[in-house]
Amino acid sequence: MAPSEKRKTTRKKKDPAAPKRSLSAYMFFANENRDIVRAENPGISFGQVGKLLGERWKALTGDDKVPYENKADQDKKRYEKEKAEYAKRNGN
DNA sequence: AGACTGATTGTTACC
DNA sequence: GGTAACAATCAGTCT
Repeated sequence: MAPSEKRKTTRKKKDPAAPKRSLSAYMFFANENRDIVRAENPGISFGQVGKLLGERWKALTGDDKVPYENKADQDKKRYEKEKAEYAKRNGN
């Protein structure tokens, strides 16, 4: 059930070529928020920014996440290539 | 065919 | 260098 109950940091890779995956919309969103959130909260610690970011992230509606999702979609394709070579390397 | 899981991605800040 | 909340992901794997 729990899709992510044990989130061990510094996870390990099990694949040989480890094509990695793609970024998440949050990654792109965070890229823009990191400087914005921090700009509105000068001197706040990660605990505040991190949480605040998550709240704001959802504060937006699907339409607001569009720009982020759009990038996420691109990154996905990026990963596609990785997996393509990865599978090739393995099947090679 | 459907379900699951795990691994990964990036940010900040501090020791 | 590594960790920790925050969120999405979603591709590959398995029966």
